[in-house]
Amino acid sequence: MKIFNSMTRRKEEFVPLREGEVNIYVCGPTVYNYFHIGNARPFVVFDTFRRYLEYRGERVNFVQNFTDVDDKILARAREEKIGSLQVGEKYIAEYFKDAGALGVRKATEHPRVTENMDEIVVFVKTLEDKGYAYAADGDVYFDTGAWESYGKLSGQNLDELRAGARIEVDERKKNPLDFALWKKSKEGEDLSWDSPWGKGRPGWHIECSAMSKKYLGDTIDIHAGGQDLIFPHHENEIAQSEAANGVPFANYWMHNGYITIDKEKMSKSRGNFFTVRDILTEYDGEAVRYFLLAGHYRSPIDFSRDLMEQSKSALARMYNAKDTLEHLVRKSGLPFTETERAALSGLGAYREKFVDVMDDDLNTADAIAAIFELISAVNVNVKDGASAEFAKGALAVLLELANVLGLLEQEESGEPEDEDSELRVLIEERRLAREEKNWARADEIRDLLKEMGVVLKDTPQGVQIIREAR
RNA sequence: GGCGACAUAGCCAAGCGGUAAGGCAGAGGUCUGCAAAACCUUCAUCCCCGGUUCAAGUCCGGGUGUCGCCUCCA
Repeated sequence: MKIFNSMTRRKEEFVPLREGEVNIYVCGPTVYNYFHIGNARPFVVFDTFRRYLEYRGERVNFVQNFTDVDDKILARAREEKIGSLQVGEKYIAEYFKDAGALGVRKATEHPRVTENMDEIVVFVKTLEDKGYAYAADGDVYFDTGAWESYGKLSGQNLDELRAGARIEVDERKKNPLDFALWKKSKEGEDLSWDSPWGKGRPGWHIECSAMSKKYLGDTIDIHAGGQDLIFPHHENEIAQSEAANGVPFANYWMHNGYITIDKEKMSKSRGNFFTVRDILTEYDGEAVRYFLLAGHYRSPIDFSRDLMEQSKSALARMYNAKDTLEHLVRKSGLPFTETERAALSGLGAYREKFVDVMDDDLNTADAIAAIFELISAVNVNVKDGASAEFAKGALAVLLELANVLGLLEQEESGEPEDEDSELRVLIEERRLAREEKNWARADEIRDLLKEMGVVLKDTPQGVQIIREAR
């Protein structure tokens, strides 16, 4: 497949270091709060990328870190009057809840900074020993002047960066762009570790270099994250890792585009952000996932209620198709026809399209289109009823493709198993009312059920329960 | 100032030189006791101006506009 490599700014054929195996490192969240819709994008996008690679038969080692030592976490700990470690614990747990709701699978490894301190200290020491870092009063800085290719990912050179820099000049730095590898402990901070430079904690950038090395090796296949991490975070990671290891850090760099709110960048500092936790009170996580995959991952997207409504409706169309097929699988008594057999084998064309477009730099928008085209083709066959065999075959293809995108993974709403459930009793009563052409009573029951969140659809194969779109 | 992205129908969005995918919304129809879902029909010449080409949303140049990075941020 081809992926767009931010380093070369071109689509390139993706060739992993070892055939059949892919090592990916994705920058994870700083766990001081619930994550927002902007954070959610890389989680969903790269989870989808991983699913697709696995669908294509690759073994994927997918590492996503938790930054659980950071200024914001320390500040949060003081606010909440609890330990910094507890802040991290809490929001890591919340991360898994929200990520789960979005259909984001757990990474193969979720390393935490606090659990990899030995590796981080060794990494910093290596840089110091090699002359790429210098200590100053308990802090340790990376010497950007000593690393000639600094700026190669962001396309900036040191002079230009210097000219535009709005960084406060720190007297102890040799160069304004030098960044902290290790920070000396300050008064009131409850997290610190011993090091050759005294008590302190790691800077932000070093963790990813150290954990990527530990879990995936010196050179990895793909390093991914949001576009805003290109500078300085990823630039700094490259400098650290390549200076320390002496080999290329990552062969491919993937960056997702931003999410804006009313065409303005969303950010924690601007305060115009929606946490996923908030959005989930109103919309199903899967609708959020659909929204995030409806466009190409590198394009900027604007988040709004209107677009969530559109996503919700589109997803409902997918679920209607799935539910109808599942209903037919269970209830249809129709024979499997030659026409159906031909139609079924024709569905392979949609799988081919799906694979083609996903191979082209993860074009999920086109992949979704392929699924809708499949659905249309299936619906045409199903509109006057279809055999259980046909439904089963069509359903298999539909789920195969949708599940690669992490969609249609929810179970059929179905009929309640419990014979005595209120729902079942009401449905039976309505069935009898309809037989007697007592439309008033039948509609009354239907309205009642609707209030309970249950929508009924009358089909030749009997009543079908439609899930409520959220 | 340096670096970069984007501009396609009411909305979202794909398209990577060969005559505009898909979804949402809307209109008309079929089916239905009525609905719902589904099906059928309908709904664009791609920001502007030049150029290259037999052929250009698609390549090149110039505009205009929007957004982003250069500072913690996905």
